[in-house]
Amino acid sequence: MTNSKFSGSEGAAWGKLLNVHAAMMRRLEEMLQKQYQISHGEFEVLLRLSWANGHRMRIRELAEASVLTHSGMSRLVERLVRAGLVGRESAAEDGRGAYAVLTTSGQDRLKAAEASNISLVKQYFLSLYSEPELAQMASFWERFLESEKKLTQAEAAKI
Amino acid sequence: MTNSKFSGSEGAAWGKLLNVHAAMMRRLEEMLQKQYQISHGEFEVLLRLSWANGHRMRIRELAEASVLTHSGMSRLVERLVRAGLVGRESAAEDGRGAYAVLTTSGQDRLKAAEASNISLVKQYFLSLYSEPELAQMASFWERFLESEKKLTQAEAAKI
DNA sequence: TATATGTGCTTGCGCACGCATTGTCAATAA
DNA sequence: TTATTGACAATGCGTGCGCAAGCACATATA
Repeated sequence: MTNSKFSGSEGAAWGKLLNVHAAMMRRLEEMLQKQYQISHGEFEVLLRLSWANGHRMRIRELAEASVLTHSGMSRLVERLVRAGLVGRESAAEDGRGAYAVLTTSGQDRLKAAEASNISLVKQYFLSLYSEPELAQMASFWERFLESEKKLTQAEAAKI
Repeated sequence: MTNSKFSGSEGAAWGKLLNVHAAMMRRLEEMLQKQYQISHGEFEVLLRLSWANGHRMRIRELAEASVLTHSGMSRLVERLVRAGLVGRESAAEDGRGAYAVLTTSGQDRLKAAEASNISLVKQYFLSLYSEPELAQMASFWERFLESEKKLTQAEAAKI
């Protein structure tokens, strides 16, 4: 059983990570909302669509790749459709399914928002660190995500 | 002007940070909700109160220390009051103000939840890293938070 | 003191979310 | 073929949030 107290570095490594995340998300969300009238969640969906084959993904795929449930994603896509950034197409190969497809307007909006996003992250976060430091950070995260993946798989197998 | 593309380490250092945060928060929130019937936000408020002098803080202080607005914090405290974890006292020195005060029941619940929280963070995250690595992470975050503090102050001065 | 302005908290409203349910269709088995 | 089971997306409902407005009180100004 792990002790129920953090050591000094432990508390800082975890606690301050929360603060860093909160501060950056505040800045990003404010910028995306003010300049591009989209939330960070909507931005991420547009981004994923832009990466996808044919700029299209199923609602289910989008939901699984995000924090949202199916219903949340269904409504998020609906908002993007209303905003003209995404089109909805029912799936030819599966009558139940629906695709979200990036529109030209969506591509344009995303392109601009993505540039601002990257620029903001660089300006406030990345610029504070050297290239080797960033590589080390990345390797820290990679270690966690690998471990997390194994644990999730083990849990799934149990059920 | 910073380039509108991430270098390899840059994209990973930032993008995977988001994934790490999301994965940990999912685990923490699930545990807190299932075992202690509180959200992570509520947990943080209880924690802050336990640190505070006399186990009491003003609603405004709590809001400023968190992600929430005043109105959001007003309602969060209301929920904690209904759950019996926190009491509400109007401020003697300022007729407008109100204190949230940790109750005995709140202290007990917090104590248990905090132990579980720490244990979970250690188990899934901290245990993956050596003490020097954690110290380095902490120093990375410290660097960001210092920079962020200065920038926020500069912005505030401008307005 | 009297008036104007500011501050702390609460509340009405609208929005986004999750959960549970429903309708539609696909895949499998009898 | 027909029935069963499961999967995908949409929707009713409840909840938590931010914004803006309101109320009560404090502070500054004349």
